[in-house]
Amino acid sequence: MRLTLYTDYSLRVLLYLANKEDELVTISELADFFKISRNHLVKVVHNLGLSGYILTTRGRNGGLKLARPAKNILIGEVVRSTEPDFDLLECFNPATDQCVITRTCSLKSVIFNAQAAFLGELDRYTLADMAKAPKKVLPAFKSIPIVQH
Amino acid sequence: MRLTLYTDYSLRVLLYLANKEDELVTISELADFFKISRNHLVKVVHNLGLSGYILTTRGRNGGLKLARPAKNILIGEVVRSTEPDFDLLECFNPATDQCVITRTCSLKSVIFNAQAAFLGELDRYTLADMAKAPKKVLPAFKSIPIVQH
DNA sequence: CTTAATATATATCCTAGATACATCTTAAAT
DNA sequence: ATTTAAGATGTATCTAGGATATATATTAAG
Repeated sequence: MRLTLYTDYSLRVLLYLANKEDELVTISELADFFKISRNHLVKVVHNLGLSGYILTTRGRNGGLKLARPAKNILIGEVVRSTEPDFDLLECFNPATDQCVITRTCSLKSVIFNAQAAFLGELDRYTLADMAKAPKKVLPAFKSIPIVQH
Repeated sequence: MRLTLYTDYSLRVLLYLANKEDELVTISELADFFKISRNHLVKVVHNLGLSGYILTTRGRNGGLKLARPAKNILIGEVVRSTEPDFDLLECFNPATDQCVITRTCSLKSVIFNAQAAFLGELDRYTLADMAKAPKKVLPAFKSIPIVQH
């Protein structure tokens, strides 16, 4: 279970912009700060623009800033728009589903509800929550209770 | 956001075994029924055995069956043990984390809590729930509210 | 009209998931 | 004892997609 690095970068960019309030920030500044490939960030920024999260101005003295107040941007909303898909099981995509028990299987709805719980939890927080109170909004989480092999 | 096909297959196998009660089932039978590569299923079954979910008997008249009652097997538990990792963000794996804001960033805990909500939701259901009442345990879920590009 | 910035398209690298194949081990049936 | 049907195990290959690089176009301030 993973999110793409793409989503990760998108969140970092938005977080940075939220901290800068309305200042214009350039992609180069972001690349330097995060030590991330500028080329990769270009795509991230471009799509954040298409999704309406940021405003970009070209040319000299151009740059990026949030298109809306950070407190109106839900974390879940960002993740929904940056992840390429949410096909947790084969049956989640009817166009490609080949599973022979889809018709009667109830796993789909269980997993779907879990996904909804995941996104719902993310929707409890805004970008402003993340920007303003680093490591304070939430109780520290315990060590990961996941058993792996 | 995805689970691996591997996890998907694991759940299907367990579901099948749960429906067969204590009957012995062969890998070939599973491969035929699900129309899945037998070779791939071999690995899935092998690991389900290692994880203690199933008992396997070799040789003629051999086969698989659940190692414990289906009602004692939580869906979340299965997913936790079949997914190779849960590294939703780069910072989730301290060994490889390169993110420069990990120290102060609160995104990690938010995403972590969402993941906990995901697995927690799955832990509300057992394999027996899935096997016994196909498409009845849960309210039908609405069309997916995810905005994609 | 130059320059510094973003916009956009294309191409390549690389990892890991999905799959195939070959061999070994076990144990029941004869 | 031998055969045979089953799982166990290791290795190899295919392939998609995520990550990255490169090149060029476009914009607008100065």
